[in-house]
Amino acid sequence: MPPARRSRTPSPSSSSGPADRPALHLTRFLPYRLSVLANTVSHTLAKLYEKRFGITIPEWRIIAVLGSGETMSAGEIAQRTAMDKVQVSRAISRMLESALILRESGDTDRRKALLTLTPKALAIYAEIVPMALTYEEEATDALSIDERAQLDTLLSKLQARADQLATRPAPVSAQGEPVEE
Amino acid sequence: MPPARRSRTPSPSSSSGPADRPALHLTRFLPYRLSVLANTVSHTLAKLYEKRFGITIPEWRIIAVLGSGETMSAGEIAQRTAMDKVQVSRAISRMLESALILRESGDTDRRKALLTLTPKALAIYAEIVPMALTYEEEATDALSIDERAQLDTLLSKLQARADQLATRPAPVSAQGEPVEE
DNA sequence: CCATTTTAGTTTCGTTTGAAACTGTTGCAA
DNA sequence: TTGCAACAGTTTCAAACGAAACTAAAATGG
Repeated sequence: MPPARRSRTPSPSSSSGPADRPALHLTRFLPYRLSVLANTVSHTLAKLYEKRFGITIPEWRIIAVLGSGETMSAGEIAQRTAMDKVQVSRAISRMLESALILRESGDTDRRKALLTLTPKALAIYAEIVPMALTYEEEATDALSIDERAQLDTLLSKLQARADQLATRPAPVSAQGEPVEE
Repeated sequence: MPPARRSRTPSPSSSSGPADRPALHLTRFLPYRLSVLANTVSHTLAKLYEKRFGITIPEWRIIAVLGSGETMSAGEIAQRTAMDKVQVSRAISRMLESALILRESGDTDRRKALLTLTPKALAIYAEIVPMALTYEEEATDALSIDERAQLDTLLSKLQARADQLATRPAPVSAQGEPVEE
């Protein structure tokens, strides 16, 4: 079926009569599509990780960055996993309880705790990585080589732009008085 | 810089020595990238909607599907917005309180309530749609026409595949005993 | 040095979430 | 009809979340 291009650029300068309102179809709205897709994927993986290993997505991410055997601080984990420090802190305390992670105070700076995976967690890593890569492979197996490269490029560009838009002070369009009743 | 292709297909049949473990870099892992991107975008839009109109993303979605003036039931809204019925129910009760939506019991089936936007919500719709489209335009303004078409195609293919993978009974790879310590 | 600010990480508090249980309604079938 | 399954939507409950407050340690600097 044809792509059904919707009318964009709602001619903001011309007077907006009641009939020429721009329409928006949620199913073609990029933020919606991204949200639904990411949700579907995350939910599937979360169930997989939970059923097989009893871990959550935040815990999986921590295992993923520490899986090579590296040691790092909670702050560094937060950076590398794009989680905030509260999320990381909570995930770490869960992992301490389930003996997935080891924490020892740093010598030079006692604020930073050095975190390392336990052998138990490394065993999970060894098993979960192929599983994760298999899922990724299956999710993209309908894509050609070219399309995979395009996807990579597009995600990078979109993320870069989204980061810009996220941090600017004055957001979208003029913001006047709140909506009149 | 070069794309730094990671090694996939970890030769599952050969014995996995300690050194030839497959590596996984979170920043190149598709589910992670999708999650972070969707999060960035949603968070930005959520702040925008909240600041300007005092509504949440679920409320925005409901406004989006009812914005043309249509009337539909909660269940139908749930389908069209990809939200579950609990989320929809809660969003609707918020919107009833803030007089954004009108609910009347159906005549033929008193289980289904017919929902319509109030003029107040329609006013928000008229203002929020251009804002949303502007954001979308800005998010993609670094993409060529070709790339936008690619994005459309890729998202559709990925969503279709993700839906398949989400609903199958036996997930990824053989699942044996829990991880040995 | 001592006082102040910054940094690392945790805790708290109120809100949001999702799954499951529940209520009320309709359709179906003996 | 009555009894039961299916359906629409709400409520409940426990877990997860985010922002802000907090604790402790290090860096700054007068």
